[in-house]
Amino acid sequence: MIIATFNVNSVRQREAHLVRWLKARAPDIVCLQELKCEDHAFPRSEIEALGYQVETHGQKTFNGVAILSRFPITIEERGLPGFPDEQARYIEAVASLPGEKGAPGTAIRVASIYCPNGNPAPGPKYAYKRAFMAALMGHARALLALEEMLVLAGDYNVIPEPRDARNPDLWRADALFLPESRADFRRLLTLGLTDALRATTDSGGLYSFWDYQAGAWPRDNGIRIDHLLLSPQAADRLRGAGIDRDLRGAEKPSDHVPVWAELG
DNA sequence: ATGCCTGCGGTTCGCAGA
Repeated sequence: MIIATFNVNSVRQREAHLVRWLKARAPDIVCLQELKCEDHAFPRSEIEALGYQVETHGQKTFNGVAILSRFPITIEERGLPGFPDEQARYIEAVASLPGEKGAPGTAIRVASIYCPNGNPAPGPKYAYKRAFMAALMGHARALLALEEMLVLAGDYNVIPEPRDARNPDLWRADALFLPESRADFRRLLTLGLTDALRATTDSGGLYSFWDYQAGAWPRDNGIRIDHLLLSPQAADRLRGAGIDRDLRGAEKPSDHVPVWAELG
């Protein structure tokens, strides 16, 4: 099965891109971020027509997250537990996977996460980013104790390492690359989560975001900030991972592209 | 050193993003 994360930067503006990509990549579960619309405005029927159950946690103008699934899903959380927040940045579901040849089915828990940007740092926005990450770590610890297949996927707004940026020195003072931000992300890994892409390759030059400005895309001035973090039970089934960077070259693209992992 | 670009809301500009 393929599970993917995609920050669409307005699902209404990106509906055609999303449909085209869903048909081409054929992911089983998709985590979306930055819907930038309320639940009633989500292009639900178009996605359902492709065979997906659609669950949204939307908000007017900003933020908004969703989970699309070809398997039946039950929503566990809308909003990050222990972190009261007016901003729609977290949705969590459990998907029921069919068993093979009459064997009992299994389940996978999935969260779609839109971590705060945090700029400018320092300041209240950076404090909010740190608080969100702290709450996420607390919740991740509780979820890992369940010893389930678990995927925490989304836009983490963290560049984990220098090799995850074309020009790391340009990001030294940015909230996405400050040592404290990277430490927050590293603490998630220390809990026992695996960065799916990094489990499959040590290569640099693998980016998931290119700014709209200053010719970032043609210069390949990108950063890797969209991640799928796997519990040990999910990591054991990891068969591959990748980034669909071609979408960035489309007309009117999102500034992010989809990242995916295949679990056996 | 600053803005570049894009989306949104709601009006022709400000805010947010990263």
